[in-house]
Amino acid sequence: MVMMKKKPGQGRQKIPIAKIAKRSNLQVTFCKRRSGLFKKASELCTVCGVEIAIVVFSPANKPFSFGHPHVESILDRFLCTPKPSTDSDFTSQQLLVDQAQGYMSDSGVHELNMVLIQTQKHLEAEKKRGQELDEMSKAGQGSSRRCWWENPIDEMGLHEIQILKAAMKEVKKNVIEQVNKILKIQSCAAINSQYHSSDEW
Amino acid sequence: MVMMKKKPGQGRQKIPIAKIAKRSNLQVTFCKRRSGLFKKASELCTVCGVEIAIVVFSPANKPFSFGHPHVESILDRFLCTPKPSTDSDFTSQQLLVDQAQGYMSDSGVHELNMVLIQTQKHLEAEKKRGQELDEMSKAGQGSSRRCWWENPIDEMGLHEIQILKAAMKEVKKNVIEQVNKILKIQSCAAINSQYHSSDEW
DNA sequence: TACTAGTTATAAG
DNA sequence: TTTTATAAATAGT
Repeated sequence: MVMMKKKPGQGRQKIPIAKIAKRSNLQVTFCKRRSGLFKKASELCTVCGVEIAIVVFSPANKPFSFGHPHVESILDRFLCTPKPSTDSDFTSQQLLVDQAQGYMSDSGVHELNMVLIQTQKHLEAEKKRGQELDEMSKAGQGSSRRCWWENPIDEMGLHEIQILKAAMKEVKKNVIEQVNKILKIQSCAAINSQYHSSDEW
Repeated sequence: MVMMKKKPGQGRQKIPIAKIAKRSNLQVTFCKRRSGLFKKASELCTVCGVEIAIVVFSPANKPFSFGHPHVESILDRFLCTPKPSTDSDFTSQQLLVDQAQGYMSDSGVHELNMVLIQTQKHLEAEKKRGQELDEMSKAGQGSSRRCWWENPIDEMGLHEIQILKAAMKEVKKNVIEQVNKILKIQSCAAINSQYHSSDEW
């Protein structure tokens, strides 16, 4: 049975799976969907008794994470796991293909087109990433481990140096926090003095 | 208004958020919910333009992962990100408390009890983890992914100091990666590319 | 934040 | 795997 037109009442409206333009909408949608995602993860953990870690970088680049029992332990385990034969990896591209197949079997061209657009965006991102990697290795010499930031500091712009300095201060602060934390845990009586940050580096 | 009893037809039934006992059910539920979770993540990625990585260890301990654009890059970034003020971490415990509050406001004691049981399990796990950490500190050696600074500096010999130096270089690299990311975001150059939709998929 | 109504996920079969 | 019918997530207010 075919409906003439859907009356856009005040309930939930279908939205295309494409980047939201309005910043205000994006913010609220991000919050809702992120908490929804974490809840789903939490349920999966308890219902199936499995371990899950999720890391999300918000539109403002702020990190959010979920982990059961702990993000770090799961990431460690995952990063230490030999990948080749045991891991099943899903990229968003692959999922998009799956979605496309779903659309193809029961829908019109509109959604299909959305998927196409998304796929193109992904290709774009991939290409950009590739170029960046190329430039980075070109800037270095020989070994791919050599990157532009290993060049003499005078080749960096002033702006970069300022950012770098601020960032390193931040990292140093965290390092020192870690050191203090560990010292505390070990409660080595001999080492009571804490390390303090200064502007040395 | 109170319903006498819901007739359990053949549609979706409500299930308690507790570990599924039947192995066959657990397997199928895990598959369904895992793909549901990944789909949600995929949508969040495209709708909000964010980066997400998910790691799941199945009931059979097989690793599954989802990542946009790449699991590894996101995990690296996350692990290198200074946590204190910028990170928002959600543990399953916290979410369970939220769920408990939800249950309290509209449900019977059964679900509440489930939440209680889960909470107790978590407490148990926490306790165990605490003990393990204590032993690790005592033994002086933990997992291979422990951070380099988690060693008391006064116990380092020349060799260790050399390693420390190398490690600090590594940290510097990570810092600059962060800087690079920031710069990237700021400049956000558009890239024009051609696509051949017929060949891509 | 809370509500509503149309959408999506999913437990069982 | 595919099909229900119902539960749950969520877009817009």
